[in-house]
Amino acid sequence: MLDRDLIRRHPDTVRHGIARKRLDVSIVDQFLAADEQWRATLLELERAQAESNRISKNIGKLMAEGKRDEAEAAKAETRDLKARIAELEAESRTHEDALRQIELDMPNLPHDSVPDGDADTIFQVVREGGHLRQFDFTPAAHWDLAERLHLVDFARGAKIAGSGFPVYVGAGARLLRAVITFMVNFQTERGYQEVFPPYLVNRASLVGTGQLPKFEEDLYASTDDLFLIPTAEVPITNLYRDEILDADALPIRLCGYSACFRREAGAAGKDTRGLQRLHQFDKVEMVKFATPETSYAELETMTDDAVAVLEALQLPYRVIEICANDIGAKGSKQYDVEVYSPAMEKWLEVSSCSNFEAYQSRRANIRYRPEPGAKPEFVHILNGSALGIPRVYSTILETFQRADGTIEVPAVLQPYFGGGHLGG
RNA sequence: GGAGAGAUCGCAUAGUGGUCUAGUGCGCCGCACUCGAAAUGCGGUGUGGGGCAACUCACCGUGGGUUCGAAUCCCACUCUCUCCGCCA
Repeated sequence: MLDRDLIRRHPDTVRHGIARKRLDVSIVDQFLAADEQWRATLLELERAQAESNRISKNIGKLMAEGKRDEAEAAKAETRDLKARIAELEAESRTHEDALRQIELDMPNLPHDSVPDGDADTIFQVVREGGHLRQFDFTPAAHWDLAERLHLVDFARGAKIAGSGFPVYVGAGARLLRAVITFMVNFQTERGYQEVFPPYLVNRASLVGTGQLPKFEEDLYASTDDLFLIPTAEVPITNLYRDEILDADALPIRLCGYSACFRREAGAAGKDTRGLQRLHQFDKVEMVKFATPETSYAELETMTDDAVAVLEALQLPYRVIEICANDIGAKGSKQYDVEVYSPAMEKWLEVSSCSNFEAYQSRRANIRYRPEPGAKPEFVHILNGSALGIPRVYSTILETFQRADGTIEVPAVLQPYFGGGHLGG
């Protein structure tokens, strides 16, 4: 959601930003029209309510003075007014709902620092690190390694749940837990407070972070109007929904592990081999609540925090800045962190770090008080993966495989895994 | 799952149909007193919307209803607490 006053006063600024994202700018005019209608109706409604309040208050006074006849006369007077108010209330609500719907669909604007893209350019590489390993044998793909060493049972996962629900077994399960614990501890030591959230959330939470109302078909729904979380971003960000935060507490830096559930509707068949794209997967997520003054600096350090995990694991990576035409609707600025798969010979996204500015905080109503006694302002909210685990996991298998078929466990994971290698 | 109690302006409480545009205490802010502090006194102190000034509307867990008028009465729901049952 954007600031209503910004859209009213500077519609061209909003149109320009939406155009940079290559999204439909006509939503601005839809907003302005709906807003006009709503405000006109509201004005009329409030006039009628003020009149009604005045009369009712007077009736009370007349009753107290014992002037029953005059009171009865006043009651009769309000009959038409009452009907009119009911009418206007309904009308106003209709207009407000329409406005709200448009507002929830309105994308965020890209930050000035975000480069424009074009049909061929959707990102810029801003940083690279590590060395691509040179193999003196042909590296096997992670799904072959996983099967050969009995780390992941894809077939039985498909049997008990469906494709995209891998079962990690034996040393494979142990390695998964090692990676999760390593990542959470790693970020906790870098100043994030750990959160272990619920895996189901209500509708209001998903509206708060922007998954609803637009993307309901991407979510697994449960009974009781609860949904399985597609990312820990949802529960963690919504921890402070409808709250006013203490300015002294900012920035708040949280991280948490969760399983993530995505229907991936429409993505079937594309890059789904092995652990690349799953319906259930594990991820450690970072969420920050910051003042507008510091949010862009926080985005840089958050991205560094994601990168640091790969450095610790000694995996080659690159950081790309997403151009305006490919940033998600919610974000103002976005960096993706990618890791290199030597067997598939391509870069895999393992983190996406975004500053949403006040887009989510307006939806979720999360504010802070800049000064004691000052009016509350919306906080800036950021999030990023630290990291998406299956692609890191698969890259570890591929990158650290040896000619004899075993796999070396990265040094930082060994204390968690309790051993130096897989297989053999 | 069953029975009961509760949800009021940061906290605690009052309020059971008409100056409640919600009282009081604590906390907080300002001022006075003081060398300073404490104590004391006085004043102020919620959120959101529209106008963006005067002003006005809404909000007493949420949503409906009754009424000229609802924090107050009725219905449904949510959450919290107590007890019982069940259970990892």
